[in-house]
Amino acid sequence: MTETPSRRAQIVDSAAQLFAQKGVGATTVREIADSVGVLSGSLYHHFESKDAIVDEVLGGYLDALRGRYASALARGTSATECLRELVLTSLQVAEEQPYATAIYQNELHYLREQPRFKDVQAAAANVQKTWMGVIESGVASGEFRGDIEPRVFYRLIRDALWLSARWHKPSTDYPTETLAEDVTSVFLNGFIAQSKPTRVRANSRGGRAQRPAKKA
Amino acid sequence: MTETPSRRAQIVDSAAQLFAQKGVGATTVREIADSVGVLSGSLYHHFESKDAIVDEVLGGYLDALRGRYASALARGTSATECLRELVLTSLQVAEEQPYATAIYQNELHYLREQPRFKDVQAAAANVQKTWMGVIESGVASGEFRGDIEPRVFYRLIRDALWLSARWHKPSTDYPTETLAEDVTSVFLNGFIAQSKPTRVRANSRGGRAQRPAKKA
DNA sequence: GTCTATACATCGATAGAC
DNA sequence: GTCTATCGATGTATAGAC
Repeated sequence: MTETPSRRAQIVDSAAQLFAQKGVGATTVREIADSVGVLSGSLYHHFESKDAIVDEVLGGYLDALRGRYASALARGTSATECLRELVLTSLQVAEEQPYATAIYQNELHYLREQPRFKDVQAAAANVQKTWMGVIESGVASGEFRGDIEPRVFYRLIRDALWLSARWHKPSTDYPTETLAEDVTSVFLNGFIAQSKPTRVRANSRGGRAQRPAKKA
Repeated sequence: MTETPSRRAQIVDSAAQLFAQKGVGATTVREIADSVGVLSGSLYHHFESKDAIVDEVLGGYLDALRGRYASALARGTSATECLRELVLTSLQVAEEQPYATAIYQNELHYLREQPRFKDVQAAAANVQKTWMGVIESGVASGEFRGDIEPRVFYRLIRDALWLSARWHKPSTDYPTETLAEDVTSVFLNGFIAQSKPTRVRANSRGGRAQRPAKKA
C-alpha cells in the first residue's frame, strides 16, 4: 500500500505548485487540468470546486504542521530550546512542502476574508498560539527580553522564517539545518559582532569601503 | 507647485488601494473605475492598460523609496547607524504609502516574471544593492558578524521589515519610531535577555540600544 | 473627458455521451 | 473516470456618440 498515486492526489500536488507559483486567483482550473493531463471538466469528478482544491492543499499542510510542532515542543525543555525547535521544524516543513508553504504565507490574508476557509483560519490561529506560548513563557522565565512585545517579536520571526521559503533552496552548501541555526542565532543573539574575537577574516587592509558609497 | 488632483492621480491612488487589498490580478478595471466615479471605458483615456496603472503605482513608489534611502545613508556614519536609518526610513515610507508598500511586497515575485515591469525590477534591485552595501561594509568593519551570510541576513530583515506593513497600524501607543527601534534592536542585539538576574557575570556588552521611556 | 455599447477572450462550472 | 460541448458570468479593451 505504499503507492496509490491517485488522480485526486495528482490534482492536489499539481494545483499546489501552480497556486504557489502564480497565486490562487491567477491559476485557472484549465491549467490545473492540463498539468495532470486531463480536461478541465474532469476535475469536477474529484472536486466540487476550485476552492475545494485549495482547502485540501492547505488543510493537509496545516494538519502536518500542527503535528510536527507538537513533536518539536516535546523535545524542548526551555523556551530557548523550544524556539530553536520551532524554527528548525518550520524550515523542515517548508522544505518538505514548499508549495503549500508558499500558498500559506502568500495568500493567508486573502483567504482570511472568505468564510469558506474557516478551517484553515482556525489551524493558522493554532500555529500562532503555539509560537506565542513559547515566546511568552520565555519572557516570563527571564530567558527573553521583556521590553519587546511578544507579539511583535513573533511577527518579525514569523515573516522572516516563512518567507525564506521564497528564496531558500536547500543544498549541501547551505542546508536547511544551517539556515535554521542562522535564523535562530540572529533572532536570539543579534547581528552585532560578539566580543569573542573568533573571526578569521583579516580586514586590516581591505578594498572595501567602511561606508557604502554615496551616489549623487 | 500645487498639483491639481488630476483624474489621473485619482485613478492611481484608488487603484493602489484596491491592488493592495485584493491583489493586482483580482482587481478589475471596473472596480477601479467605480472607486473614482467613472465608467470602466473612461479609464482608457488616461491609461493604455491595467498594467500601465500598476507601473505608475510602483514606479512612483520605488522612486520615492530610492530618494529616501539616499538621505538615510547620508545621515549615518557607521554601518550600524546606516542600518538603523534604513529600518526607520523603510517603516516611515511604509506608513506614508501603505498601499504601494503592500503591493510591492505581495506581488514582486509575480511581477518579476513579466518583462513589462522591468523598470520596477531594476528599482527593486537598486533597493537590494543599498541594503547589501550597508551590511557588507558592516561585516568588513567588524561591526557585524562574519559568520552569517550577508545575503541571508538581508533577506531575514527585509522580509520581517516589509511585512510589518501587513500588521502594523501606526498609533500613539506604538508609533512607527518605536517599531523601528524594536526591529533594529532585535536584529542587532537579539531577543535573548541581556542580563540574567540569577547570576552575576561580567558582561562587557552593556552598550545595547536602550528603549527611551514611553512618552504620553 | 465621459458616456453607451459591445467585441472578444477566458473564467468556473455543468450536462450527458461514452 | 474522462470526454465533448457549452452555459452564464465576468474579464480587458475598443469604437464612436456626445
